[in-house]
Amino acid sequence: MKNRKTIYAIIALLFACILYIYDNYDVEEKNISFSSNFNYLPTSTTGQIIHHNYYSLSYNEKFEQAEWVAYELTLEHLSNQNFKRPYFEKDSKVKTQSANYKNYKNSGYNKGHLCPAGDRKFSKEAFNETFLTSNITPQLYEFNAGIWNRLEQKVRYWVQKYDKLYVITGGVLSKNLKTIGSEKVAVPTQFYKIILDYHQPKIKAIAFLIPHKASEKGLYNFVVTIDEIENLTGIDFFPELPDEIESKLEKSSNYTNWNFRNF
DNA sequence: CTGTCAATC
DNA sequence: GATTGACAG
Repeated sequence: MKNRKTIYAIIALLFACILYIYDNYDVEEKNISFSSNFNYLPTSTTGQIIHHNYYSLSYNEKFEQAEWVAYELTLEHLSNQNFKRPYFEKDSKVKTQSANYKNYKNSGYNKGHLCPAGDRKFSKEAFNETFLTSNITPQLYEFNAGIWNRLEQKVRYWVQKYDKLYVITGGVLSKNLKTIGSEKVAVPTQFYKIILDYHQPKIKAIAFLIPHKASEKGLYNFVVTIDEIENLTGIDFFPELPDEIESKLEKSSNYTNWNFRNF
């Protein structure tokens, strides 16, 4: 009788353990794959993170531009509406004052959007919000209208396939960059873009690092690891992902899960 | 799409 | 400075 009770107790205990493990496994899966309020924002090296209605950024006063701009892009955001381009304004939320657009005048560089206007065409308000000087960086025309534009279009193409993406973009702000204008807006020599597809069961990411010059090369030639961009910028991307997933994601430069079509 | 510039009020 | 339209990759 004693033995039987012991065996029952052990069985009950095992059952409880299995339930416990199963339950936790389930919870973890849910947190990783289905949480709707996943915080995708990178860390800030400057402590000046600004949230607009339709994108966020971390402003770096020394370089007079954002070190990153981050936003969510969904299928519903894509639109064929056309809005008139407004003038660029200073970002009133930047305490240290974002650069005046006149710095770009006759500089030889264009005002390149970090959060593209084309990704915020679902409303006039969202579209206009991208025309803040905290959201631009000096770019060569041939670069901006060329390979960089191709990358932005590729992101819009991927959204149609993958439904919802997190996009993080910036110039690499390193020492001794050339500057333009009286406020000395720095001209990055490379730009990066990181895209996260936060879908179950396979979270995937891809990162691009593109030299600031015209190029006719295929975009896949510029795929790098997120770790490489972190090393260059000192920014920690996706710090809120579970460490195991983050580390695996960020050391990979495998892009076979991303459809490049003809590129 | 990505942008600039000139003309006009 | 605001608006409109032409232009270029």
